[in-house]
Amino acid sequence: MRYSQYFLPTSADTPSDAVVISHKLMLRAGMIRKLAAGIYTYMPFALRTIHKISNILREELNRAGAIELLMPAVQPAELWQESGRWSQYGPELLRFKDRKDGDFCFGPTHEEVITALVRSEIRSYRNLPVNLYQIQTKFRDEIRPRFGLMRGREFIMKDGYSFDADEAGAMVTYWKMYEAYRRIFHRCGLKFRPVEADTGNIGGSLSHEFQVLAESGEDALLNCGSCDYAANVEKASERNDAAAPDPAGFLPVETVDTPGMGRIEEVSAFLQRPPEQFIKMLVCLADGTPVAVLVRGDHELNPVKLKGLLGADAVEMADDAMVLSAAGAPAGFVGPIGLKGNLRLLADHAVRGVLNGVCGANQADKHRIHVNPGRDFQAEYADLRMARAGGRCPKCEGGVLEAHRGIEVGHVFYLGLKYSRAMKAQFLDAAGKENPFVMGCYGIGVTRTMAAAIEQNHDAHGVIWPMPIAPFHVILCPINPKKDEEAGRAADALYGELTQAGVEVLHDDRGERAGSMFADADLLGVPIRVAIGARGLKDGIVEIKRRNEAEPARVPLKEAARVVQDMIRQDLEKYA
RNA sequence: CGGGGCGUAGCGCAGCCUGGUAGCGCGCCUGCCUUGGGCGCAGGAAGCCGUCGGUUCAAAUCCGGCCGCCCCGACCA
Repeated sequence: MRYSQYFLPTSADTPSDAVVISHKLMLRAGMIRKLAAGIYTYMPFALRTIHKISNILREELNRAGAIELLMPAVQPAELWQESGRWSQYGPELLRFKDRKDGDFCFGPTHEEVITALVRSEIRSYRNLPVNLYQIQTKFRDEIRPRFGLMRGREFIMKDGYSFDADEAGAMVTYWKMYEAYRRIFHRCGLKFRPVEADTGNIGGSLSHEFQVLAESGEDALLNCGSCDYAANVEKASERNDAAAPDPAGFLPVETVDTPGMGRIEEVSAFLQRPPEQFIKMLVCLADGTPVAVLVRGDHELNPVKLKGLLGADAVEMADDAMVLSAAGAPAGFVGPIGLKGNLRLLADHAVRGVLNGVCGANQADKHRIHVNPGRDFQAEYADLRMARAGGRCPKCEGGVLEAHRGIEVGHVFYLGLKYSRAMKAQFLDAAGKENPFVMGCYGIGVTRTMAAAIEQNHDAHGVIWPMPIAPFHVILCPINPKKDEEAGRAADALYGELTQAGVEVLHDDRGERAGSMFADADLLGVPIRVAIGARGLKDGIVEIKRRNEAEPARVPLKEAARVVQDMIRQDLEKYA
């Protein structure tokens, strides 16, 4: 591609409303332009990367036995009413009416459409499993779109859905997709990590997110330094083996005055006892019903775990008035001893290990000391706390958890029967009996992957594309070609030669000064830059520089095409 | 949806408090000059000051409504 014939407007300065680096660089590099909040035009340069990512997706998914189709973006409300999500989904679902006043939405996801399709087409176990995917524009009316393509409203997504005859088959499919995802992100040239994820409102037990590792990532991850355990903090656990202490050490409970001290730090300082010795009681509302939850004083409740345990749609902290009415004591002084009978009491595993602990006394300005779980109260124990870096790995002996940040670019999800049951999508098994399909769903944010690639691969000057998803392999920079005809001729010849060989070349024939050209080359992040100028040509030399290296290689002009092709091949093989 | 902020030339911003001729840098156009890391000089085009209304002799500036956008929070495959 000749730059002078292309549509690639770059800019030296950053629009003020961009916060994250991928957004800034994509604007400066002429990759995207905003049309409305969270809605962007993908400019030609960006579209090339979108196509490259899409093609890697197709190759790997097809290899794994999935089949591409394309469903409508606009969906009728009836389907969503069948699954129950028309009322559940909330304002994030963009709804509208057609001219006949019928309700429709712009699809944020396609479980309903695909389930209806498979329901009407597949009757027999003989035709299972099927695994279908599409690459399509989605719309989610995000509460707060931000960070450019990282959290847009309109975005391109690969979404896939599998249908199996039984759970065992669905598991096979699930892990096949998991492996395909590993290959996909590896082939994109990204540093990533699959992590265990919360299954959210869908329930079920099996879900993994594929996280591109980047400091700017919105998701906090924990992984074991010794084994392959890795999870989103929402899901992550620490080892839960706190043993109940020996009752021989139990001291009698006492009530002490703690005037005005409702916070752990205050009471801890006042009583000279460390927060680990505290039993913190929180009152939460699970779909409106109060429950009491105990965590150790130095721990945090993980609301996602609580929500999952209770099977609730929403969990929130009770306000002070609710605490008072549910527990009978002011917030800050509630405790597990002598609770109102009907209040359910849950506790994190770590609470079991507290010996002679401190907790609220269920009356204002008083705490109890020498409180011992088991002797002084009974609770339902579960994993309810936030895991932390430095915590012990739940999976291996001796491993310690480390913290990272990531950008969620893919998600594989075991759905089970949720949609097939709700929508009566059934097949006949070998015994002639009707069964609901066992489903899985698998998403990859294509445009988000592009943004994540930039978040992970950039420097002060611009993007540094991994070769497999770079919009071009090479950028050709003839120095002063209008004056120096030899440079111009050599560049044109090399351009022709490389293009013939199938190399994707951006030929910067704009006649810009060297400084501007190099600055743009760095900004655009094309992996290989070839500079052709009088300085080298007098010795028959051109300079070939990788974007991620500081020094160029000086290569005879005659060999330039071959050297460039070798470099590209090397890079691509690394990610094959 | 709660809190905060911003809308002035394509982009980044000043001007607003204290009402009276709309300005700077970048970019763009012309010419000369220069040419290996965003050259220099000279000339030029370009703005219904988001929008509607109010106050005033006079509004970018003061007041109110609306719209849009951004940031923080809650939410989210």
